Amino acid sequence: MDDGSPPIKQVLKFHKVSKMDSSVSKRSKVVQKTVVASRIEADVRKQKGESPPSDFWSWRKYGQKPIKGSPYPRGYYRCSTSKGCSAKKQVERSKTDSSLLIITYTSDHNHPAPHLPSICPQEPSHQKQSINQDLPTPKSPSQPNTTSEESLNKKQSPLPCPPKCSQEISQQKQPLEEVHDHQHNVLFDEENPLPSPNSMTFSSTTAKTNEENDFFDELEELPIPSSLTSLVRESFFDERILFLPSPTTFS
DNA sequence: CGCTTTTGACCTGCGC
DNA sequence: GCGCAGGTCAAAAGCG
Repeated sequence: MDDGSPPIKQVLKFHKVSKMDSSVSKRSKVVQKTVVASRIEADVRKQKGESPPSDFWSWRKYGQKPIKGSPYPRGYYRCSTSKGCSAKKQVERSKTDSSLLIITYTSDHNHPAPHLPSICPQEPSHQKQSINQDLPTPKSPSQPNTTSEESLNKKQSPLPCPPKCSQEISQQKQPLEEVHDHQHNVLFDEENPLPSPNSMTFSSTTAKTNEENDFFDELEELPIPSSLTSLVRESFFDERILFLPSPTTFS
C-alpha cells in the first residue's frame, strides 16, 4: 500500500479487472509481454525443479498451473517489491529443454527497481543509474538464503557486474540480434525480426536448437514493451537468454 | 509476526 | 452451447 495505500477493496477490485484483462489478453495477446529464456543449471534444477530468474525485483508466487503439452507446470508470480505494482511474470520450463526456463513478463513495474548493479560506473545508460538512485534500498527482506532457485527469484541478487559487464552493454547496443558467447546468453532485440530460428546460435545449446526452435516460434508472436526490454536487458546478464519478439503493434 | 508458498476452486475466453 | 485451457483468487500451512 505504499502507492497511495489502496484499500483492500480497491485492490480486490483491481484484481478483478486485471483478471479480466489478463483473461482477454490470454489469447488476444494485447498485453505487454516480454519473454525471457533463462538457462538453469542442473544442480539448481534438482533442488526445486524450476528456477525463476534472479532479477532485482521481488516476486511472490500466486499460482501454479500445469500446462497442457508441457510436463512442467507454469508458475505465476507477482511483483511484491511494491504492493501496487502490477508487474507479473510467468515462469515455466521449456517443454523441449528442461534446462531452459521461460519467463514471461507481463505489465510493467510502476515503481523504481529495488536495486541495480551500481558496480558499473561506465554504465552508458543514465536512465538505469537514475533508477538505481531512486531506489531507497534494495529491499532485503528477511529472505533467508535458500540457495535454491527460489532464492534467486526472491533475492534481488545485485547482479554483480563483472568486467564483462561493459562488454555486455556494448553488445546490447547492437541493433540486431545479440549473441553472447559466454555460457549461453542470447539476446534477441525487438528490432531484430528474428531472421530464422537457425540463426539463434546457442553457444552451448546448439544441439537443442531444433527443439527450442519449436518453442521460439511461439515466442515470436509476442510484442515487446520497450520499457521492459531495457529493464530486462540490464537485469539479465547472467546465464540468460533474452527473447524479445518483434514489436507487433499491441493496442 | 509477517511474508511467501502451496493448492484447490472459480472465472473467463476460445475453439469446435 | 459445451468443453477445454489458461489465469487468478483466496484460505491454509510453512518458514525465518
